[in-house]
Amino acid sequence: MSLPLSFYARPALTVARELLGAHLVVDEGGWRRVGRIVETEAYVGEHDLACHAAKGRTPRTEVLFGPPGRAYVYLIYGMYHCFNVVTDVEGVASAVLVRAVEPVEGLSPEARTDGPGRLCRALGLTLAHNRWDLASERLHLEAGRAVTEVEVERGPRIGVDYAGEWALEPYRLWVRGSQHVSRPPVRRRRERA
DNA sequence: TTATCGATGGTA
DNA sequence: ACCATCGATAAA
Repeated sequence: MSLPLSFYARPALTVARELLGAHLVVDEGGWRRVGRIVETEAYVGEHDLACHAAKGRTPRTEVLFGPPGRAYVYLIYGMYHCFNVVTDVEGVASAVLVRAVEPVEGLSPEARTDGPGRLCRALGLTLAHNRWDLASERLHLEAGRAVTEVEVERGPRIGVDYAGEWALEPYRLWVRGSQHVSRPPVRRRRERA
């Protein structure tokens, strides 16, 4: 069962929290792949200088200003893609970047799905999916194994140093202890056999 | 282990 | 010119 529109029609930070544990489903080409979300980042609106919408309405950012529950996918550094979920009410240009998932179905357990670029590569998400309605059969989210409050860890967003003070806001959320988070907070010691 | 560097193309 | 990244390589 797909998550309802009401799930997305909330502030980005709330959605970023609630997306932890949810399943991202891409079912195309006779191949269903599912990842459980373990890391997200909230981009809260036009006033958020880290948010692409801070540049105003452009062909690229238009989807952010539109209704919630749509995909915002963009190309970064010419070779990777980043997948976002558009949040909040129409007119509020906010979104949640999915930064990491853990393989659940249709992917090798060894597949690298840590990092926004790697997870898009693993799931086959490209610009072709930009602006898709997330109620789609082929691309949507479902409830997954829930993440409890004590498992939620927070910190500053990655790679947004250009955003000044906004780069310091703790809008990055991840599942404590997950082996699939893109940048673990503490360098854990090398596992021993 | 951390640090640096460059690939590569849409967007403005 | 810039970039919500990644992987290869170098340095330590």
